[in-house]
Parts: sequence; structure tokens; C-alpha cells
Amino acid sequence: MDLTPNVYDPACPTRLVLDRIADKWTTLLLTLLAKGPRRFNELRRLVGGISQKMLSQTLKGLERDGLVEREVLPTTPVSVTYSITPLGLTLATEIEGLTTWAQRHIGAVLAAQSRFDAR
Amino acid sequence: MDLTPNVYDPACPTRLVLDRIADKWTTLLLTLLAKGPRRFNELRRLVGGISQKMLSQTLKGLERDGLVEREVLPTTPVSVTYSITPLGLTLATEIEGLTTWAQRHIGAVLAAQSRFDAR
DNA sequence: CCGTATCCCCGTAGATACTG
DNA sequence: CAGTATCTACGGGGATACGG
Repeated sequence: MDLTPNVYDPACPTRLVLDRIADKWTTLLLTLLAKGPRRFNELRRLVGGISQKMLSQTLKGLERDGLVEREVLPTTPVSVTYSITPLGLTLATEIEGLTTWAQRHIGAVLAAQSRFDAR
Repeated sequence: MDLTPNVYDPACPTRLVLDRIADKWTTLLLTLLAKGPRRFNELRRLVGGISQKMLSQTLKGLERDGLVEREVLPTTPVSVTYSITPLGLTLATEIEGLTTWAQRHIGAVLAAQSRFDAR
């Protein structure tokens, strides 16, 4: 008997979370914020290729999910810092595993691709 | 000093692998195949919501990356089985971690969303 | 500095039909 | 059964401009 919900069912709520995780910018931002709090434009500079819109959008999503916390400091002009939550940190740890895997096995993957393409 | 490549650089090859991983169907198919070999239409039935096209396309990508193996059996009509490779299995293990996380923390995430939306 | 609003485009997934 | 081919649309994401 299987106690786990069926993630292969499109209606399964767990798949909603999974779909959120399966996002380019989400993974990059979360692992970056796991290293420490950052300001908005700081993130923009650090994550190469992200647009203003996607940064804002992704951060809002992360905040909504309780993975990231947004703090506004009343300076002039205003400054905003984003920091990871305890919950977010547990997810970031899992994602780090994927990043590590990618770094460790990228050679094997590229080699497989070459073999595949060569025919 | 940091020996790891900078995944935040869009030119970093590791990010290519990461982008492939950050795919809805890839994660679902890989974890499913980790449980055992499956036929094409079997996968189609098991993974709710996937189209013929995306299934074919995703499987081809997984095969190209050396994560999944495709075997054609000369029956009539022809039958094709897909099985995970040792390399693929190591990745599937990491992804399982994400699925487990999602199942464990979905309650917290949904609660956070409610709180966020309530203002 | 930190966003939101708007426009627009092009890739990507869905639907459908057809082959070995 | 296991795909490929073609067509279409739809919406995610980039560029740009503007507001708090």
C-alpha cells in the first residue's frame, strides 16, 4: 500500500508545489538567498540573464509560498532586502543537491549527448 | 575560495543541465522510471496530463542525456520499453528528495499562501 | 532604488492527422 | 503500438517606459 499522494495525477496539490520548484529562476534565487540576504538590484546583478520582471515576479512567488521574506527599510530612497526563511532553507538544501549533481555529472551528460548526436 | 562553477552565469554549462532538470515532465518521468521500466503508452497513461508529443520529446531528451535507455523489441506490432540508466538513477534519487519535500511541506506552503493572499 | 504597467513577440505545448 | 508531421494559439517572458 502506498501512503504517498499520487504526484502523477495533475490534480494532486503536491504537483503544484513541484511545478513551482521546477522553475529556472526559483532554483537559482533560492540557492543564492540561502547564502545570505540580498537587495533587489543586487540579485539582479548576481543572477545573470534575469529580467526585472521575472525577478520581481519570482520573488513575489517565493514570498507568497513562505520561502523568502521581504523587508522594507525606510531609507531614502527605500531599500528592500530579501532573506530566506527556515522553510525556504530546507528546500534550498534539496535544490543544492541538484546543483551538485549537475556539476558532478555534467561531463557524463555532455559525453552522452555527443554519442547520441553522432548517429 | 570557490572551486565550484558559477551557475548564476547564463553561459555556465552546468546551468544547461539545471534547466533540463527544472522541467515538469522530466522530473515526473524520471522518478517514475526509477521504479521500473515502462512502455510508451504505459507512461502516457500513468503520467496524467502529458501529451503524446511532450512524452516523446521528453523521453528523447532523457535518452540523449544518457539518463534513460530505449529498447525496441521486435514484436508485432513493435513494442518499446524505456528504462532508467545508472546515471539517471543517481539523478532520480535527488529529485525524489524534492518530491518528498513537497509532500512534507505542502501544508506549510498552502498556509503561507493563505496568509499572503489574505492581505 | 524598487518596483509596476504595458506592449509585443516568439517559442512551446496542444490538437489533429497520418505512417511504420 | 509507437511514434512523426504540421498547424495553430496562447501566454510566458523580454524590452521599454513610467511611478512611488
